[in-house]
Amino acid sequence: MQSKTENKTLLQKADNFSEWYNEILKRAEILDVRYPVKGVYTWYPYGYKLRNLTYSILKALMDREHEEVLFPLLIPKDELMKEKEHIKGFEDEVFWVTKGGSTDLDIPLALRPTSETAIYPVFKVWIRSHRDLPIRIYQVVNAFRYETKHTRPLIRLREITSFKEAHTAHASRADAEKQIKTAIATYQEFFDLLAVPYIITRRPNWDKFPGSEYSIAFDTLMPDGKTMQIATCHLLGESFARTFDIKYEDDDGALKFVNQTCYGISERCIAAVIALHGDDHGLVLPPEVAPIQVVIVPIVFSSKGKSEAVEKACSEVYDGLKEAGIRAFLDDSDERPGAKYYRWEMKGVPLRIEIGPRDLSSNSCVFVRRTDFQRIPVPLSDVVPEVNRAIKEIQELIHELAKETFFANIHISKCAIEDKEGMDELRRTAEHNIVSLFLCEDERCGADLEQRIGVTVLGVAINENEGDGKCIICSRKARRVYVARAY
RNA sequence: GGGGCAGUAGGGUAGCCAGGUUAUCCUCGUGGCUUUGGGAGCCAUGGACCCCAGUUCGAAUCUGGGCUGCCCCA
Repeated sequence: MQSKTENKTLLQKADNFSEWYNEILKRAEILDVRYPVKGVYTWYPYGYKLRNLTYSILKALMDREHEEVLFPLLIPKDELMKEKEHIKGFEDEVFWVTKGGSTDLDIPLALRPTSETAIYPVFKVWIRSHRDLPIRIYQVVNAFRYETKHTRPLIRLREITSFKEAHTAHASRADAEKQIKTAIATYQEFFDLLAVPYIITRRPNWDKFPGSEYSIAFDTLMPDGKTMQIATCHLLGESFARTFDIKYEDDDGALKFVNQTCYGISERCIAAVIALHGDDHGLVLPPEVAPIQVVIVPIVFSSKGKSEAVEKACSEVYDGLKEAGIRAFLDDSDERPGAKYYRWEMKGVPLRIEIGPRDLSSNSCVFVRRTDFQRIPVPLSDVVPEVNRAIKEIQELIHELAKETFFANIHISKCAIEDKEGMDELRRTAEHNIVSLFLCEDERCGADLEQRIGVTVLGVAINENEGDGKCIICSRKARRVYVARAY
C-alpha cells in the first residue's frame, strides 16, 4: 500500500481545484475512491488516522457535557414517517431495506439518513420527570443518503461515515436556546483547532432543517470560490416532542413537552482541512490533527561509514520526541532522502527534521517547516522544546493564512436591483466570493436573487448587529445576509 | 431533472469504425547489483480488455441491459 510517490509533477491547486482535490486524496492516501458503489469510499490507514485524530478532538469537546451513545442504523418505516415535515425533507433520499433473505419485510427498514426518528422514540421512554432533564447525548455513526446529484469524496456522499450528531432535550425553550448557543461556541472551538475559518448564519426559513424551528449553519469557503456547509445546529422546539409524545412531569405535577435541539458535523470538516490548507506540494495538516507531526529523515552514506552515528542520533531524537508526547516518525526506509521529502510533504507532515553527518559535526539538525520550507538549524540538545515551539507556530501560521484568504473573499455589496451594471458585477463577484447584501425574509425575493445572480442564500449572520437596510429585490426592510455559490 | 462522453495491468495510452493468440509507456509491483544532503541507475521479471446477456466458428471490438466515472445545461 505504501507505494513510492506515484507522480512527480506538482499539482495545480489554483487552476483546477477539483482535479487537485481528487489527486490529493489518492496520493496522500486519505481515501481510495475505487469502490464499485456510487458515493461510497474507503478510508486508507493514513486518512483514517487523520479522521480519528480530528474526531477525538471533537469527541473531547462533546464529552464536556454530553454522553456518547450508539443508536441503531435501522429505522422502521412507520417511525421515520411520523414527522411530516421532517420526512418531506428526506423521503427522496432514503435507502430502504425491504427484504430479509428472500422474504419481504412487513415493515420496511430505512438506513438512517439522520437519527431523530431512531432516537426520539427512545427519549419518550427515557424521559419521565424534569429530573431526567436535560438530556445531552451524541454519537458518531455512518448515515446513508441516496444522493442523485454527483457525489464527491468526503463532501457529497451516499454513506456518510463520520456523522457526529448530538441530540438534547430540555424542560424549557430557553434552556434549548441556551444549548444552541453552547453548541455554536463548541463548534467554533473545534473549527479554530482545525484552523478552518467560517461564517455562522441563521439559514433562511425555506432552507432550515426539516422539522426544526430554525437552523444555524457554519460555512467555509473552498478554493474554487464555493462555500461548503460544515456544521449545523437546529432548534427543534416542541415539534418532534409532540410527534413522538416526549413529555415530562414538571415540579408542579403538570405534563409538558420537552424542548429539543440537535446539531451535527460530518467528514466535511476533514474535506475543509484538506482543501483549505493544502498547496501544490500536497496536504498541509495543522499539527493538532496531523497523524505524524514530525518526520525524521536520516541522511545516510553507507559507503562512508558514518551511518551508525547518524542512525544513533536519529533514534535518540525520535525517542525524545515520543517521550514528550509528540507524534513523531523516523523514516529509516531505503529510499533516498529526496524521495522521502516529497512523500511526507504530500502527506502534509508539518515539520521535518533532517540529520546527516554534516549536522552531527556541529551537534545539530535541520528543521524544515511544511508551510514555507524554511530551513532552521537546531542544536540536538534543544530538539524537544524547539519542536514544541515550531508546531505551535506552524499551527498558528496555517490558521492565519486560512483566515486571511477567507476574509479577503467576503465582499460587502450596496447594490440595488435597478442598477444593471452593479448586478452584473455582483454576479461576477459571487462566482468566487461570499457576498454580503440586504435581503428581506420573503422566500420569493430569495429565489429571485438566487436565480438572478446564481447563488444560494446562506442566511443572516448571527452576532452581527448592523442595522436594517433595504432588500436588494423589493426594497422593503431587510437585514444583511450572506450569499455565495454553494456546494 | 435533461443531454453528451467514457470504462483496457497500480497509473497512463493505442487497438474498436472494418471481429481472428493484443500492444505500448510509466514516476506501478517483484528480484538482483550499484547508490543515498531534493523524486537514483542498470538488468531481469510480473500484471489488464467493467459486469451480464445476445450475435458469431470466434468478441476488448458489434447489439442490448446494468454498474461506475467524467463533462455540459437546468
